Amino acid sequence: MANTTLKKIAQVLEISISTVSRALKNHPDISISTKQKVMELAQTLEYEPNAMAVNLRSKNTKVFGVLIPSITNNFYDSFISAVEEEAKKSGYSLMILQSGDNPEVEVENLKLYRQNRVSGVFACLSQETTNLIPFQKMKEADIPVVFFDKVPEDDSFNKICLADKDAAVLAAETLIDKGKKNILAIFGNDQLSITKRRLNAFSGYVQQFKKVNLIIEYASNSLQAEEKTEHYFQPKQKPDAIFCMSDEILTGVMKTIQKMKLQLPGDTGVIALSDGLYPKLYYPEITYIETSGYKLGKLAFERMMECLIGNTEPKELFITSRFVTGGSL
Amino acid sequence: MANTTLKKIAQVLEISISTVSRALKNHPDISISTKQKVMELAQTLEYEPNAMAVNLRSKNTKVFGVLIPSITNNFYDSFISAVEEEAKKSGYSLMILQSGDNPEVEVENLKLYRQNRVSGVFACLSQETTNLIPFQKMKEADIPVVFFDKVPEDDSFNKICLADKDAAVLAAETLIDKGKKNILAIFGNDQLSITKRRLNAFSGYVQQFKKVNLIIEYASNSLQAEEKTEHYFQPKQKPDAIFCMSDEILTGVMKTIQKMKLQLPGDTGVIALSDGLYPKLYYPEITYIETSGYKLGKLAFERMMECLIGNTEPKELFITSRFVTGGSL
DNA sequence: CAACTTTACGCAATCGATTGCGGAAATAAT
DNA sequence: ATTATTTCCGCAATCGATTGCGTAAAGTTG
Repeated sequence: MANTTLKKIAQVLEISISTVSRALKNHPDISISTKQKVMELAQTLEYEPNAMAVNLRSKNTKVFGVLIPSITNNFYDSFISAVEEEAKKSGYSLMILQSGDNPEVEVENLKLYRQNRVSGVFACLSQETTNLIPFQKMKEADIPVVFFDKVPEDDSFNKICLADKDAAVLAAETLIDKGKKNILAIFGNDQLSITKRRLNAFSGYVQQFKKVNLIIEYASNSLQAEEKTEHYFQPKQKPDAIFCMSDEILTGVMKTIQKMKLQLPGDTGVIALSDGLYPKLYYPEITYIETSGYKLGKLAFERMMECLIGNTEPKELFITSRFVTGGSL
Repeated sequence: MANTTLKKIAQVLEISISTVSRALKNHPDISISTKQKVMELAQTLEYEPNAMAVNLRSKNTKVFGVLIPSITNNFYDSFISAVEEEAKKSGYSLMILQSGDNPEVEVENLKLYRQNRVSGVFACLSQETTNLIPFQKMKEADIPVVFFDKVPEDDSFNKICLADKDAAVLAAETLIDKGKKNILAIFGNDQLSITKRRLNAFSGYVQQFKKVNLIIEYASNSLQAEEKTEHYFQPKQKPDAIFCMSDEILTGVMKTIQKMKLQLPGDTGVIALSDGLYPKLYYPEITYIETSGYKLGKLAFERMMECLIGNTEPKELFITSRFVTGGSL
């Protein structure tokens, strides 16, 4: 069965296409009897309006682009999940494209978004992105861009971020309050601004306390975190707490903790900044400061809708952190 | 800057729209000088063809629908990731919609796919889906449907599945070969056909060995798996191996193992059917039979492309399992 | 009954890109 | 010089849905 169109319905009923269109939209100009006939036939022929035709005419695709480094990442998934939920409510769908952390692919994807005339783009930058002009051009083409998580420094963009500083300080505060004196803090790739923000906030707070010994390390993946942790847990000197900047770090740290058969919270303590999935996998569950992709998504969506009604002047918004108690401290 | 169209270019150069269109497509009918002028202007005006107009005319959207219960699931992510990679190569994009395991939402989503005239749909059924007519109708509307993972029983559909039986038997074999005599096997929701298949294959194999004691349990989520495991690890009787039907079960089991401070592989052994992400989080890493969403995606995509060139007669394909050695056995 | 209003529908343009066909102008062949 | 070919380009229809405007027929009013 080929696709049903207004034309087909019109031909069968021997009326005009416009009448069919109006009948289906319950337009007052159309008589009740005609409406009934049209709706009935539309039902049996399983008419579904052709979205492309509708969008072409209305110049509104009802599609948002979501540009992320990779979809196989719990944090982005939560984000997408939140955005999809909201989008559905407003009749939007998502066009999700992965950059694979490759700036060239990123540009290709933006091109696709333009060709598809998406109503807006949610973008999380790849680690290597330096050239923001392609994003600038989206805005010039009247396609609002809302950055999230990995956002550009530039103030001319809309940005939705985790309250990194607050979260890091909250973690530091917690450790100090618990009386930790020998803290191993592991951060991610030190080139990333997210690392810098978290690092500065965390170490800034801890260093106020002269009696606390703070070891700072970097690990750009889980395996490195594993190794660094092992390195600092030698007989002579055992940190009494480990701070993990991210889920990736956390999983590495925890592997070493299991390997060395360290008991939490007896032998050492662990606290992390996390989306919340991984901390729940361990026993005891890890105490963490929630950096929620889900909440980020909700807020980003709100901002996007604001942009669509004209409030496009750039804003930087933050989602606040939440302290979640596990048993690892 | 409003969007550039062929019309705009045509007006500026004072030539016809058709000429512009042909020039951009390097049509032999157009003179080189005209082509140059057109291409140049298109470049500066940043012309991007309107996908909706193109698709409307060509009746080909170059979009695949991906219908899954939830995007926040590592298995589906791997699947999507694979499909997206392949799709991109062929110029397709994805329209991903979540059903939330709700059949009504599923139907809504199918409607959206029809309205958008997607070229095909990859579908993983929700747990509650019983009515397959909406899917049947997609096929009647010439939209091929390739089911994956949670597939209908019905033979009239295209299905790409994990080789559940092989995988379960492989796990069973491994346990027997290792000389395990007291096996706790935890399965998911016993209403699901995937559970039945894995259960039958696993227990069928193990029960050949009279001397082996097999305990079968069901857990429909991670927490239940945690509790069931704890229940069976009492002083009097400790299983010497645990089989986990899925990642969800595995994470529950591992939590109890950590809680009870059981050492792997000394105190007991663990083997799982898994996508591979979670097994790597633990130390020792868990031995598992790989049920790869990624491979599933690649195969599903292949099948979809087959359908698009006309080979739509239903097929059921399987991806083979791979044994991955960890240190948990 | 004439004038006016309402009812119910169709015509045609539009969104943007593509393409078969026809044709003017330039070039080649006879 | 006349006919035959190329070369190069435009007209107009098409994809499917929407909508302003026009209008015939029916109904209403004085």
